[in-house]
Amino acid sequence: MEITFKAINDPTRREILVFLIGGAQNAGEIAKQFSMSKPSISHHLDLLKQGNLILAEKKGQYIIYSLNRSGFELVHGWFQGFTQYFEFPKPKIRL
Amino acid sequence: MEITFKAINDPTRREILVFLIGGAQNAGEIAKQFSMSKPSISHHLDLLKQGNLILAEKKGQYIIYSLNRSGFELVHGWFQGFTQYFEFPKPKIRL
DNA sequence: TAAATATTTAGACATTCGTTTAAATATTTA
DNA sequence: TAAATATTTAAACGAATGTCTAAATATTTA
Repeated sequence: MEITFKAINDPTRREILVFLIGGAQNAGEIAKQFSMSKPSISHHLDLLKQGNLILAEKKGQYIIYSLNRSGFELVHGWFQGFTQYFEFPKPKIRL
Repeated sequence: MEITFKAINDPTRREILVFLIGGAQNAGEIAKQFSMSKPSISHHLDLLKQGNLILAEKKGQYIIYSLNRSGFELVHGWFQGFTQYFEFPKPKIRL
């Protein structure tokens, strides 16, 4: 919980998540999107992984990153209480 | 956007938000819930207000805090892209 | 096996963050 | 108007965060 919110807190990490909506990518391709060193991006990817927001799969010398449902569900679940408070339509999550 | 995510990032601030689901409260009542100085809580309330997650209304010598829809809608909107990616049911927000 | 490529780990450093105590402001009550 | 109550503002400080460069690890290619 704590680490997931922390992971979402940084703007670069949020941009990485949005970028991955377009599909899985390796670390190098992700890093190309940002004017920031590769080690910095690597660190951000690590935090997103810790927050269960992305998955990492090693494919040869590359590491492919993709969005991970579980972190998003955690946050989504936390927000449900407020969603109800404001009378948004009940979400009825399909798992 | 940035300030709203930042506001949500801290565990004490998230607890304050959850506490306010139970209804509006003045600063003193909120502070009582936490083993932390009043100035700290005051600071957290300020950040939540900046993030449009709570509203502050002065009532005599008290300040009444309550949940603010707009900050939650901002975050909810940001998550919609992922919600769709994971094929959650479409939220159809009622404004 | 040596060189090249992909990515991470380690260490350093400035900035931001959360907390505290003390002081200031605003409102109500005696 | 003076004292009490509610809350914030200010200043200080240690801890956490994000970034960088340099070095290490792993894999592929020549």
